[in-house]
Amino acid sequence: MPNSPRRKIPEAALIRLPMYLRLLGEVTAQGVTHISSDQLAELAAVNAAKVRKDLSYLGSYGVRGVGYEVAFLAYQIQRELGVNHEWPIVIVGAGNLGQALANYGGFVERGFGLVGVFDTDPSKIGTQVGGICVQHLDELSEVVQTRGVSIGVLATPAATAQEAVNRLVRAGVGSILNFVPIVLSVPRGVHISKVDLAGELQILSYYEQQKVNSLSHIQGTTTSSRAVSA
Amino acid sequence: MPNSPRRKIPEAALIRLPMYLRLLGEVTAQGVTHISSDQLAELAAVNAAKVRKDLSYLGSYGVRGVGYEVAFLAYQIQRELGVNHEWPIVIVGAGNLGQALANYGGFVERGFGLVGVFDTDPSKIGTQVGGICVQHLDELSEVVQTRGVSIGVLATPAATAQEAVNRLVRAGVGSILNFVPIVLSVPRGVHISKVDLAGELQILSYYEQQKVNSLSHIQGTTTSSRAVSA
DNA sequence: CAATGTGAATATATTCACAGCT
DNA sequence: AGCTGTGAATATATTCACATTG
Repeated sequence: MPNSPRRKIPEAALIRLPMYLRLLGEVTAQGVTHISSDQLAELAAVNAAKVRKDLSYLGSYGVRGVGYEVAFLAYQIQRELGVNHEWPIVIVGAGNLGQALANYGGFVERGFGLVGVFDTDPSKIGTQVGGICVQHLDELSEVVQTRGVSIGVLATPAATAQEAVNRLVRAGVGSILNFVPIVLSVPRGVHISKVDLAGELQILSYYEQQKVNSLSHIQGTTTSSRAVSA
Repeated sequence: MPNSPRRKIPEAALIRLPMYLRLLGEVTAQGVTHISSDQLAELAAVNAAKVRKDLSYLGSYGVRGVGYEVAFLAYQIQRELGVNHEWPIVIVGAGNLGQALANYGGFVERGFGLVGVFDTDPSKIGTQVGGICVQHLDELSEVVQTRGVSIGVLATPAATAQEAVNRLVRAGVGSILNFVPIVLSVPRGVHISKVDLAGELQILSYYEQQKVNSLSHIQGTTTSSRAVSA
């Protein structure tokens, strides 16, 4: 076991690994075989020291005075992320967002094969979504077991999300990508990563609001609301 | 100007405000009028001190010994986030993801009205997506100006994403929600928030991989790859 | 007296700066 | 000479713990 990872990668660093991996893929396509932390930092729009520190959690895979071998580094990141294994996924919830995600090519493109789409609405069951026949949620467990699914994508209405999570967990799914903007409870050991689409917009709204505020400050107008209507 | 905010809210706290706001809405619907940091922390699944610290950046809106008045606190968060103003949005890219986002009810539900969907593909232009007629990207500037759009959602293919960003910025958009997994360059002052859907899965893949590794450790098997095929 | 608001303590993340290799 | 890897320094975030207050 020559260089197994030093154990846990800090969350902040982990989040950047997929970006580095993608960038390495891009430069490979351009024929680049070696890259320095400065160059990778430029592409990633981050500090070079951060790149080196992040990569150091994987091991010492660079060469002093030279940089990193792109293919080798990419392999090490893949190995650490576990994406050189297959991770079939299921989507629970075949509404607008669920269908969208099923049709979204980006998952398959980066190695996540969709093996099931589930809903409880009889009018949805049997329809084709993303090349997959929508099945009743009761079939979830069967598919998760037989296909060895450990990651589920949650895109149900808010009201049924917790029940869907319970079923995913009971079926054996160990990680969930949650698009439903509610706080879900999961047993210890189950990872749940949340994407709140409207929440992201609200954060952007804050930044835009700040700009408006600072402008009205300069102009000496009050901050009381006038701009409520479009 | 009685209690204008103390200036910039730390990023880490800002990210949680939309969650608090949503939770306050939920408890309001249940008839709750007052809430303590302990209770809100329970709902949000975070530490109570964190809730108080986060809320303290907005001002002192709690009452010692009592807690926070839900409606008043919600209003203050809304005001701080700027979501009591209208923020019409546009979507650039009417492919799978763009259509999905256009049809996704969650944006409108939380106050973000969709006023334009843009693409350059002639076969897409003129089709109805999310109740909106897809327009050519050349029309972007016109719509942004007349509708006062300051937030754009980016869902183009990777190859055309930077050009689309340039157009958004030139048209006057100040913040961008980016679903395209590439690093984009924007001028100073333009905010760009990134959602890398496949990247999220890769992070989950890491956690699942960790579980596999720790299991094989216990069983004394090597970590060398065998589980590559499904 | 119950719960806020906040300094102080701790933990985590980022950046600097340079010793150590190739 | 050039670039990594990393301790030390700094910055940011979280949590503790309690004085303060309605």
